[in-house]
Amino acid sequence: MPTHDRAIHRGQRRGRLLVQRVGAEFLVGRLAAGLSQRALGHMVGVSHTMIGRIERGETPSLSIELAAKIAAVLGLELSVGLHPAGPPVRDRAHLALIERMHSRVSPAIRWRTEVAIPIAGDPRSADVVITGTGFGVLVEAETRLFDVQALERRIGAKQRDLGLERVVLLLADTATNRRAVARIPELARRFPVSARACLHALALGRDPGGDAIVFL
DNA sequence: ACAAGCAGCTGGTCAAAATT
DNA sequence: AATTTTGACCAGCTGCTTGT
Repeated sequence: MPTHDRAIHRGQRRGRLLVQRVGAEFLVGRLAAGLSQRALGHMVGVSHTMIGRIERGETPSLSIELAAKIAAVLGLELSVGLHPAGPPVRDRAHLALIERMHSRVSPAIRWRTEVAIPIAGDPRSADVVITGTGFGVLVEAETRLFDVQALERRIGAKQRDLGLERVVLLLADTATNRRAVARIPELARRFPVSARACLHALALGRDPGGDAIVFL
């Protein structure tokens, strides 16, 4: 099964679990409020049948708006948020970017993609881990750069948890990405090795000697 | 006091209509 | 065509009234 299918199924299972959980909480809240399904349904504008189905977790398409309305009537507040829970589904451009880098690296060094963080229950993974004699490099690839500083923090945590000496921030060579990097002068100190020197070393199967930003 | 009858309310099921 | 939502209907439960 392709990666995106697995992610979709994971999301589907999560959605069903949340619908069942919130339904059970609505039931408890409704009983605590002393309301019947009909009364609650009347207040939020749906039939008592719908209320019953929602409470039993039988409405996989329960809208956030309706759930928030029910919660509000019951004196509750619905809270919805997003949290990191695994690698996002990568698109073709992202895979192509990684492949461009792969083609520049010596076949003598080990190239592994989607390397899981070796912490139980940790859903994160590294895009690529390069391992040569006496050095290891974390490669994180981005086709479109949004928040450089958040990315830097994320990479730093991965580098620490994977126990790797080096980091290569691999970016698609676009004007937007170059501008985003140019806006943060501190990045030059954080990634002191030039792209040319880094690629040259890796092509020879050697340690790049430091962290680098590579546009490809 | 107690049983029977009744009304009202509840939650579940199902066919049909509405929506996507 | 598939899915969602609705209203009608049903069975079960509870509380009130009435007759014994």
